[in-house]
Order: sequence, then structure tokens, then C-alpha cells
Amino acid sequence: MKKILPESFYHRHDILQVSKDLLGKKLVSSIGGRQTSGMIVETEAYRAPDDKASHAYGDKLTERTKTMFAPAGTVYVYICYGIHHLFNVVTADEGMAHVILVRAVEPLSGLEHMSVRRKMEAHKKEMCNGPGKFTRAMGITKALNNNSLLHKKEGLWIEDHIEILAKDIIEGPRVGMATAEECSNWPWRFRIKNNQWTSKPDTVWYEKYW
DNA sequence: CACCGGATTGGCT
DNA sequence: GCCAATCCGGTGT
Repeated sequence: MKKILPESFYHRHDILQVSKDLLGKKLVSSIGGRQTSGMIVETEAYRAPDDKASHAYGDKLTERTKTMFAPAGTVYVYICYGIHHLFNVVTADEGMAHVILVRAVEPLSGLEHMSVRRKMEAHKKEMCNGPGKFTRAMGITKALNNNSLLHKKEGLWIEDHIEILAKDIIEGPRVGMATAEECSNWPWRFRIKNNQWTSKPDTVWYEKYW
């Protein structure tokens, strides 16, 4: 039986391991009476206080970042470029701003709802292959910010799905790190090897990393 | 209270 | 490949 991920899954200090362990898990949304789900295929870790790419760099506490310090298993959603809602999972101890951005999912169910929300045909590769794309497809908005992932109810949760072996995980530098200086090279992005639903094909990842 | 810019996307050249 | 869309949080007056 598939089961919802427990608090202990998120409540770990090795955020890079949690980022890798999220690959292959099933993200489910039940919003507005419509249920959709997708397998997580690409993640990025953001770890304050040392990470200049994190909104909470230096443990900066603001109205936006306060959710990042919430207990493990909390949803952090923020709006990017005024248009896109980006979904993150809060990990580690309360008070530690360690979060994981989900960058892409492989559609599993509710494709008809995704199709309507994204205004495109179901089964297209572009449906969920970006951090602003799958949130749109799954109805994830800032309204879910600070919600918990630990209960299967209206909203969002994550379930076991398939296991991804270490040899099938590719790591590379994160996206959009122009102002993050040395942090821009940290290989804190993870994806499932040969998966067709990530935000970039494997070849591009290798070129950018090396 | 005004201004600046972004963990992106999609449409047009 | 280039660039506008679109708006809120963060910062400084």
C-alpha cells in the first residue's frame, strides 16, 4: 500500500539526501474538488544560512521567509516574477530554513484537470516540466503557503510511489543563480536519469555541469 | 510610500 | 534567441 510520507521523512538534517529521496515520490493535490498527482522528477535544495541563493540567506527573517523556518513537512509557496507560484517543502528542525524546491513532476492522474488549467492537450511533455508549470497544472498557489503536507485531506500531500536508485540520480548546479556567486556552482539540483519529464534533457545537464 | 527586481514562462523574431 | 508579462516582497525615503 502507498502511504503518506511521515514527519520523520522531512525532519532530517541532510537536506541533499531528502532532495534525492523526494525523487520518485508522488505529489498529490486535492483542490477545488479536483484531484491531480505527479511523480517528483526534479528537485533543488536551498539551505540557509550559508546559501546565498536562498531567500533566507543569513537566516534573514521576513514576512515571506518566515514559512521557511516552519516545522518539517510544511509547504512553502512564493510567487516568482509576479506570475508563477513555486512550490517548496520545508525540512529539518523548526527554526532551520532548509527547503527543497520541486522543479518538475511526471503527470500521473487527473490529466484532464491539468489540461484545463494549462490550456493544453494532456500528455504533452510541457505540461509539468518546470517549477511554474506543474504548480499551475496542479492548482498549487500561494493560498497553500504554510499548509502541512502531513495529512491526507483537501490541499497537498506526498506519498510513497517508486524507489529511485542512487545510480539513476543525476546532480547538477541549480538554475537561476546569477547573483549567488560561489553558491551557483553547488550541485544541489537533482533529477531522475533519463526521465522525459524534467525541465531539461540529460545532455543539457551534462553540458552545463562540466 | 515609491521603486526595483526576481529559484519563469511562452510568444515572437 | 530575445524579451515582455505581471506583481509582491524587500528595501530605502
